Amino acid sequence: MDVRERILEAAAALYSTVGFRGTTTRRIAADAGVNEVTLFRHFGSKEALIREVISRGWSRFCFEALPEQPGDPATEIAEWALRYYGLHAECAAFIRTRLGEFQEHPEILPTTEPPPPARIAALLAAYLERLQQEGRMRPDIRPARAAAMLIGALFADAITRVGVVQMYGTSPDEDVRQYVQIFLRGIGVTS
Amino acid sequence: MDVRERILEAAAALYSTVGFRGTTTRRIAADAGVNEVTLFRHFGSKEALIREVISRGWSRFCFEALPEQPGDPATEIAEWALRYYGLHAECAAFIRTRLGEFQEHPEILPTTEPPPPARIAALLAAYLERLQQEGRMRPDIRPARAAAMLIGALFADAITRVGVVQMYGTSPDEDVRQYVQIFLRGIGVTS
DNA sequence: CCTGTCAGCAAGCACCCACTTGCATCCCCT
DNA sequence: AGGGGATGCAAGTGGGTGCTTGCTGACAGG
Repeated sequence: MDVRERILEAAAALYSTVGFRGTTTRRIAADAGVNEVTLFRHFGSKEALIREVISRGWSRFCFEALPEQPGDPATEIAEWALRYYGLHAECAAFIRTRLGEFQEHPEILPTTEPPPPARIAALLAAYLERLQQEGRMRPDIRPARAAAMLIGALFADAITRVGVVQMYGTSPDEDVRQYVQIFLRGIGVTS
Repeated sequence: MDVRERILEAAAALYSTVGFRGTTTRRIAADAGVNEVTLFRHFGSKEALIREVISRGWSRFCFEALPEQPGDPATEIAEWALRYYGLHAECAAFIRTRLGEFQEHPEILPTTEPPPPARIAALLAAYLERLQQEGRMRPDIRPARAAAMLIGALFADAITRVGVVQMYGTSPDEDVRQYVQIFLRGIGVTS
């Protein structure tokens, strides 16, 4: 593999577990099997390196929208939620450290505005809005709020599951499906 | 105020924003208006100090149970949820850093087992179970799962709101009430 | 065959870190 | 009035940090 790639990968793994301060240039170099100097020759500084690591981390969260024309909400939302959950569970360590450091290093931000989480929520909210316009969802519920709720539940589960196992069931898959089920009944969508 | 208390308070504030590595003994001493040596004389080491800070942080999350005998679930759960939300929003910074570091410093753990989050979820789950036994909640839903969902939604909102404002409404209070409303309808509780 | 690029290696720089020591100072308690 | 415990101050220790410099060899392209 390319040297530059090896460095980025090692740095990403380190960052996810020990954060910015814990990710020392010496450890990155050692983990990547590369001389420490090489790292500076490629990226200039540690901060620039980590900035690229984080930017790459964020870029994984590009998410496809839900169907433009809602068909069967139960399966469409369930599948979307499972994808959302899987992606976030996979990157849970990265998200946790990023969440803990975003106020300390606000200068390292995704170039996109609004940030990925808000954009993903907006996708679901737009879908719900269409559902509502077609009269298939209770009119007294704000789509954005409902979306925030379901996404919040998925997000919290994906991110805390490894740490607080006792709170959850044994099968993330079944849990997610139940969340969606409760959610759909809650917003008055009958399938 | 007591010197020891001033140190603990400064350390807690620092830890919440910059984490373990960022919380240097020099900064703690400066913020507390105390000589750096005093800090070591009181706590022995930085690790011991932070351990106490974290232990105190956790101890705030002792939470009263819901009513033993469910009356009106809508108001009882809503008020409980609002308290849960308020407490977590207040300690959001602490929780975020803790969440990002718990796998790096697992030795610093709350002395209670299971950890506070799981215990709080258990309180809600127990309440739902009673509701279910009385036939006031759908029987095909696992109380623990439902509890995890609502708490997850509240948790994610409380913790990410300051960072991803665009995702949420302007009033946390109304958002929480709507979450509860959707939740209750979703699990088949009619008020 | 020469030249330019890339990487390794050894050494070092200035700085910050947690933590220690020795001594002066204060102030409360008896 | 005196003694003891808590605090401040100055200085320093060893180690880790980001980053730099100068030199080496490998290797590909003209």
